[in-house]
Amino acid sequence: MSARKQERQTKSESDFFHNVYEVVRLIPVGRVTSYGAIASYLGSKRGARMVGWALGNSYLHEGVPAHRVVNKAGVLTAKLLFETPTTMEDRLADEGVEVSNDQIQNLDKYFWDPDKELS
DNA sequence: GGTATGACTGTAT
DNA sequence: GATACAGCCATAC
Repeated sequence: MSARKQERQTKSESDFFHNVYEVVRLIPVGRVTSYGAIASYLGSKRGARMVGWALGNSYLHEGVPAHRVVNKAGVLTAKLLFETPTTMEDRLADEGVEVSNDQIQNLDKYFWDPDKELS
């Protein structure tokens, strides 16, 4: 229906950004998710790059635990964007997530799927 | 308005 | 099994 298109136009500001921040904030402590999971939840399965890109700007938005967002392999791809290369894994470790060599251990155990948790 | 880029993901070779 | 390429969506120049 055209209603959907109209709705999107109304929120054409950057609903994708806002949605990303909202979802990331909802990630429970000690849990992590992937860009693809968020993108899929937002309706763009292939929009994972946008999620990462959006989070790249999230450093301007406080309250957005970007350190809880990693790629599907559980690798801390964004650690280099933090204040220090160890900030990301240090924060995750502090939350109880096992991180080793820039990669989350037992990812399946800590993985948080917004599509399932927020359904 | 077209081109380039990006914290990704999946398929193909 | 690992590497290479393409796809996909949105923003910036």
